Amino acid sequence: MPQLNGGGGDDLGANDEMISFKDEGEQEEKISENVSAERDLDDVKSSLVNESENNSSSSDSEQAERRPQTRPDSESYEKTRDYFSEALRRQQDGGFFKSPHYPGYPFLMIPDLTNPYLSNGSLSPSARTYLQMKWPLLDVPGSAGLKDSRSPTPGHLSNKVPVVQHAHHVHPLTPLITYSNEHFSPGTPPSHLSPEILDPKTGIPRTPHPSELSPYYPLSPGAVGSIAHPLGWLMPQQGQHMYSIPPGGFRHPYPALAMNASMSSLVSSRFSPHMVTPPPHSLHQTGIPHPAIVSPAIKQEPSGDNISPSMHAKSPVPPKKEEDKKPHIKKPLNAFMLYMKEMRAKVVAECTLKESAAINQILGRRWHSLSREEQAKYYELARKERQLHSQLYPGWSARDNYGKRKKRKRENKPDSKPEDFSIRSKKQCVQYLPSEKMCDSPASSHGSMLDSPATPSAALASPAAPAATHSEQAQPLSLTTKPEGRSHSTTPILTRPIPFTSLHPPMLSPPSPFHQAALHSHHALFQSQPLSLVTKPTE
DNA sequence: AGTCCTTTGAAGGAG
DNA sequence: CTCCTTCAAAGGACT
Repeated sequence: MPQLNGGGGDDLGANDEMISFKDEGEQEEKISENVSAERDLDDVKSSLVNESENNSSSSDSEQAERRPQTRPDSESYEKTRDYFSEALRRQQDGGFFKSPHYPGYPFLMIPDLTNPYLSNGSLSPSARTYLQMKWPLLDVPGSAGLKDSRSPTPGHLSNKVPVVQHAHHVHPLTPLITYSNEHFSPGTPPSHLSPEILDPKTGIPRTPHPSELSPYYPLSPGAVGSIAHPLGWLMPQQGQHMYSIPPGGFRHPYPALAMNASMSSLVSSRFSPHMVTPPPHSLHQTGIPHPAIVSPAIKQEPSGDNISPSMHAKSPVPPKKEEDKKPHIKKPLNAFMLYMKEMRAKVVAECTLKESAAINQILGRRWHSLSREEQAKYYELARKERQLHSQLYPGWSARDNYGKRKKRKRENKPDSKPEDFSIRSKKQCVQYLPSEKMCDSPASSHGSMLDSPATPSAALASPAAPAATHSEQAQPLSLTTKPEGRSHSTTPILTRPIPFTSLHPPMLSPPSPFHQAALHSHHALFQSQPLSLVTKPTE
């Protein structure tokens, strides 16, 4: 189970997870990539919008302007959102993902205090928030936004931040949001940035061992506990994700758990304060409560909703008794899921579409458009997620959740043929993304990874491997022509490139000669793959 | 109310 | 080892 660090550090052993796409040196490419990505989005959006909202193809801006019309009742919100969206766009285009420095990532990861494994299963979009070393321009009154009994009315921050959250409860700026001035004024480095951290158990400041400092989870439990939820303002709709933080800072809920700083910070980031007083039912076998443990009751909890922190304070725990059943421990989120959580809001904000299926398609394409390092960021996060998860639930198996979810309709796969697809409800994937449309975007008529000219795959081709890139572009990647949804029977073989990490595990360092060599073989491997979309015979 | 849709990735069982 | 299946998130759409 826990394939804990075999020595390579805290890796969970998932070294097979890196999709290499582009050479990171090419900033121009990136820029154009972004542009193309936007274009892709536009394309998709247009098609999607056309389909779902009968909006003639229009540019983003146009749509953005129209949005208010779409939702006249939330004009101010829209404006605000647009404003921030724009800000976000600028930030991102301006370098959010373009830091010249790769090692260690140019971001500061601010794990949020919400519970990623909560009933609604959300790893708060902000859970993995990367902040530029330079504090973002926007300072969000975090604590104020925290809808907990102690927090002041969020009203005063409505001017700055859309208190009215998106459908997905994620603010477009989520990834850029910083702590409130109150707690982290740009001029006053957040406590968590201080090399001195509080001992999770004693609360006594200590100097962490260098090796304990995770670039991704810089927050020490103590430090985290001493601050208000940085993203609380956007959490309200996250419902159970919003919790007030004990004034005294929140103690590490897993004293018995041996973790390195990175781990502990991760943990702390995932356990809401209310978990400090763990519900009996969610106690892990080790006596450790974990948010991932979701009692059926909680799970049913209407996501969303407005379970105020105060409510949590009252009954931080769901009905314990009722659920003798085995608590539902959710799977750790994978890289893409993490990415989705983070980017969904942005996509939603940029697109009038709200349907997750459509959004996810866009996200899927964007995912492929991400540069290597960008993806690495998420892979690393996911790896840590798994690592933490495995440590928390040594005996847990993904299999445990089988059948706990609604039945996968895939069941009828056997009888479902491509034809069924046409029979199905109008709401088919086709509707979301017409094949043509789908392919002209990131997939650029060849596959998701082939995207636009500035596609990652193109960029992937390091100067040393241009040809390889070309070949890769010819690959049928994630060709979204699956007639029947995700039917595996028609799943294209080799829909994705072989994880780069499978070639070079770490994948968190700049492309080295080795990387390039690996890329070469990688691409060569690809080249050897069938170029045509191969589907498995549907039995 | 429950499912489907859609995406990628991880995990584990089956062959 | 490969293939297949399930689940993870999300929320509108559908049954």
